[in-house]
Amino acid sequence: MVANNKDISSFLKTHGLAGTIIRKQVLSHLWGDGVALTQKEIEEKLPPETDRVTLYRTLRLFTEKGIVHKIVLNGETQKFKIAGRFRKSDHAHFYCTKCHKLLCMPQLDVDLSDLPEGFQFSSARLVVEGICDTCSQKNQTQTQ
Amino acid sequence: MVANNKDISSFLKTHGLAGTIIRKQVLSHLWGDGVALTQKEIEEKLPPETDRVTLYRTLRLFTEKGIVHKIVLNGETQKFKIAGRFRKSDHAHFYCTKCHKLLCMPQLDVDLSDLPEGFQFSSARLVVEGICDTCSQKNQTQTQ
DNA sequence: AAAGCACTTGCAACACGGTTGCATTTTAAT
DNA sequence: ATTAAAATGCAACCGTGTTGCAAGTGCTTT
Repeated sequence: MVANNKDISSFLKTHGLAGTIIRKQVLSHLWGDGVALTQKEIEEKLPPETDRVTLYRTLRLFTEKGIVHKIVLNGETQKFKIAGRFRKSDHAHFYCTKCHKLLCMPQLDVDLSDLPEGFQFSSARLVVEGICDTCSQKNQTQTQ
Repeated sequence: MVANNKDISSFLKTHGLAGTIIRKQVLSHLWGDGVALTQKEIEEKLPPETDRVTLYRTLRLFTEKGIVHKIVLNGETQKFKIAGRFRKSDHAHFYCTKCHKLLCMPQLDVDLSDLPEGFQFSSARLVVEGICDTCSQKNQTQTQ
């Protein structure tokens, strides 16, 4: 639980969603900059009696509403992340393979001038992997 | 069947793989520039009695050997495509939403100079969607 | 061309996540 | 507190990933 209950409740209300227990729990775990979790990872953080269908529906709802983004890493794992101030999931992301944070990087946006003649752009998805600034500064062994 | 049997057989041999019927069939359907298919799409093109496990293992083998690339579109659909001369699946791809071709676009590669101070690059995946040059020229109604 | 071996396939079976329908419970508005 | 609307929990189904194993096939050697 990173953010307090008030914050999350009003956040849900802002987006026209009822403030149910599971939704608050899910949001509280996704709260914080760079936090990105798999559905499984979220499931493991919730009380064990939580129904997997409800979690599935919650995440689907959040994704539809644009509250969270689904991002695919290395063509395999799908992570969920609070959308923050970026409405569209179009912008670039940076995934740190050390601390497993997923950061928005709109400054990395694709240079469309390199698009060959005749090609029309519609959308782009870019995920860059590497080591983030925090992790490369601390050269000490660092877990999580 | 786009390529002839000889081509495909020698292609398999080159990569140290036995030239079995299914492998040839799968390759023949993936042959050609820009062709990218879902596992389901491939399955539908094969004889109906084909075992799904065998197809699964064939595609896994091809992917491991680097013969085909797996590319994820819009964070959902996973397509297979012959790797061609690009060994790493790192380079950018362009997906045409009209003709559903998936083209390699190494010229679109990410501009890493925009990476903020302290960030270390390791790999990147970029998929651009839009309409390809061929499709935007033919403004007539065009299917597939 | 035939034999033998390693590799491949087909089948059965299980795991697991996505998905739906419906009855029950909870939320939020009155 | 009442009530309607929305969310949840449960059972159940589907499709795909994955494995083990027996049977079949491709390929090399003679």
